[in-house]
Amino acid sequence: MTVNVVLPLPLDQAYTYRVPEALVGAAQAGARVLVPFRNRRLTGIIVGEGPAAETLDFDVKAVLDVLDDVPVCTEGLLDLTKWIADYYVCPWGEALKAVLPAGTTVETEHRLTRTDAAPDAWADHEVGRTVLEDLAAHGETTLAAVRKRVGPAVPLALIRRMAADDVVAVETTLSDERVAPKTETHLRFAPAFQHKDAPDDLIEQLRGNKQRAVVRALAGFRAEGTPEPRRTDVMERADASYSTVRSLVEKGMLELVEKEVMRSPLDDLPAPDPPPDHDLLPAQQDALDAVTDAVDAHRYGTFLLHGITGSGKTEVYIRALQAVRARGRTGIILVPEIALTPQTVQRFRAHFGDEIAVLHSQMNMGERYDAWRRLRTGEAAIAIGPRSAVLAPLEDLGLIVVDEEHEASYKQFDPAPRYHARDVAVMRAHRADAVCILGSATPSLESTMNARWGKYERLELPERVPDASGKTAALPDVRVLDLALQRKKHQLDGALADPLREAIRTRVDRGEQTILLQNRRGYAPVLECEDCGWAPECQSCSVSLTLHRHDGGEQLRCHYCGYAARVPRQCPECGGRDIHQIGTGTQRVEAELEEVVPDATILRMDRDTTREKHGHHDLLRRFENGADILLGTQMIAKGLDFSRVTLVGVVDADVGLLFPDFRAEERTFQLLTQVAGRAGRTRELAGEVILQTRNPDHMALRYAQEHDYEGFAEEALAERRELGYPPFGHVATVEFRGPDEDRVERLAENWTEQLRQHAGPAGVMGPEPAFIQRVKKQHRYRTLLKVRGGSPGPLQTALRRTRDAHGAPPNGYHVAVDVDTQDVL
DNA sequence: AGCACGCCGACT
DNA sequence: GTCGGCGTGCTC
Repeated sequence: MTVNVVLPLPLDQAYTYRVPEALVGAAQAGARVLVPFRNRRLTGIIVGEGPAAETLDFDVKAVLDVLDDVPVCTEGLLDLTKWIADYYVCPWGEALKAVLPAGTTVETEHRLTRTDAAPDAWADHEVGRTVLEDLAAHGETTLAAVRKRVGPAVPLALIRRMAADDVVAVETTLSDERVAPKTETHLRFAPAFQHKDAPDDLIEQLRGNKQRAVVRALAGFRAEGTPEPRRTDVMERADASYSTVRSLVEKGMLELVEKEVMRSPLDDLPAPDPPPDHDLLPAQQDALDAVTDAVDAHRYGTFLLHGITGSGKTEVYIRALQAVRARGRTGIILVPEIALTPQTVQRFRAHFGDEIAVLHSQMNMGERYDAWRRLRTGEAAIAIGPRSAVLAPLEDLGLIVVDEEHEASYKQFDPAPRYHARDVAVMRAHRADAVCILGSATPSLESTMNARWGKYERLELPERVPDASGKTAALPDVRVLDLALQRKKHQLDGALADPLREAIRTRVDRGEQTILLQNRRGYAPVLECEDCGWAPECQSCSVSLTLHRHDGGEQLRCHYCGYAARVPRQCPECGGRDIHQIGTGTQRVEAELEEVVPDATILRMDRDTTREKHGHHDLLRRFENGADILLGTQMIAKGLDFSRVTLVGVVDADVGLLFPDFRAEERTFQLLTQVAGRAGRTRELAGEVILQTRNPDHMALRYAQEHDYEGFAEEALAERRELGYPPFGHVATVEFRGPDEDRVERLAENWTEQLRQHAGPAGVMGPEPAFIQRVKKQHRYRTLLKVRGGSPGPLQTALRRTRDAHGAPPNGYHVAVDVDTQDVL
């Protein structure tokens, strides 16, 4: 018997392996296998039965091992990844890799050790010397680890030659699976001592006090209904050490049992309160009925749930999911970024408890693996998480919810597959005869058009949900502050104009809360020499360094690679001492607020303050407990619901408009509408929103001010239609990356040239240097592809043909194909 | 991807 | 002559 195996490499083909007699039973489609491949060993996935070995004109190698008894990949997921590979023009192996939890692949590994031999011969070999230095600094490591630190250009051949010289030792082994079920040791009486009176007999027979205490403790646990308690619990109760337990085990009286436990990072978060049950609004009920009808009919359908902020979308998701669970089927909830939507996640946990497996971007490998395993074994029936949760290993899927479906974070970029989780969700639901709900207050223009074209069914929630007293909060008043005008009136000194300052002051005095959005972190985004215009740039990226303040000190930091530098006192170009701080980040706003409202409690929430595991959670809890102001980047704009927030301020509404991206105004409109929705959720306290801008007439601001989604969509769609941009066409980009600028450019020219020949009806623009030309010392070029009409087929065909014709780029150079690009930069 | 092979220029 | 750069082709 043979099987076809797909490997997690950018190879567009399956390889056939013979299955030894002993492994035939386990070798099912979807299972991981360890296979020989050239001169290494890799973990691959069986995708199906292969042709008979005799019919093949090459030597068929044998599978070395089957690594799963239950296949990691269900039949449905196998198909889905094939679709992803076809649609997003990526190798099947890369798409398959996305469904495997991290750390579950085994492969050949080269372990390196430095020997005592004097490395004289390698002192002037540059790479060789660097490797030896790295080895000296890190002790024993693997070749992969060395490459990660030193750079990819460390050939195995070089290591072999160094080994021949005896300056290093190489051992080639298989890596361990880096994740495994976590076990705990439990304790029980040995079979001969399990009868009721055994403990008393034992206590009589034993001499040591500690040993008796252990037996007594274990008997106590048994009496409480825990016949196999954790070893550590017994030791603690008996105040005994492990050696006491061990001697009892050696005497054959007790036994140790290894039990699997699940690591769950949410255990240390407080369990949410059970929610009050209340009636749905008519619109919510209608939406729910439409969804449950489809669920009942076991029929595919995608519903675009367009509900204004505060209209109770989550309640509809929850009830729909209850209906699905009542029929014994499973569900997936996608949220844009789980750390940012703790309130949504907690509401699901309150309703579904242990049925939910939360997949969290801040979870470690073991925790993710456990969550994944609970889903795979059916122990959990609902997955909630960010985009990768769309590939959760669930069977008999009934519902996929995509919350805030317009969010750009649903598009994966690096590594491949570059899929859009919303579109994969629709496709997965379709193949599973399941229902998909796309929810948003500001749907993407794509989804709005798909609803108009009848591909999705549109459901509207036009009203906010009333509170317990029956009052409904009105949408907040939105005031646009023209900064140019403010300056003229001498009402602008710093980042916050006087009217916004006054509004904040009033809220603090009244004990109400304020949310302030400034979509840039750090203190000042740019420094500039007043005399010659010099501005500090990152040495690895073509971006200016951002000034950060911390504990009284200052530092320059690159937001792309993390490079940090000291703040120059003097311009290195002209020696000038007048170095100005230009622009405003969250830290600078924070400093200004401390002067404006010195008595207020201010919480700053951005990537710098939420780095720790429960950072978001802690900050939000402190805000809930009554801080005055929550200031932050766009992470504060989503899904937060605090009843005492009566003011939302946007320090600079124009930040997103500066990007040369056809989606810039859509993004800005969405962000402003979302953040405005955080205000006035209290029923008795009216909300106010203040937007500061230098473009008061910009359409995105105008429509956000009026809460006019339809108006915005009309105008934006007309423009997209004219230009043939999505949803009236498709775009794809090809990004070229590598260490040498000229070579990247040549590669890009070459590739694009061939692409033009295969383009057919598609338009090819470029190549040109990327918006940010250099990131982490990699130069970047970019080519844009565009086609009118509903099908991305011509783009995909052109990309596939070009990739096949062009072959692999040179070592160290990358060609990244991205279909349905979100950031066209 | 990662590696071997094989081709060229510049050094002992 | 050979070391090491880089393009090319292959992995069941």
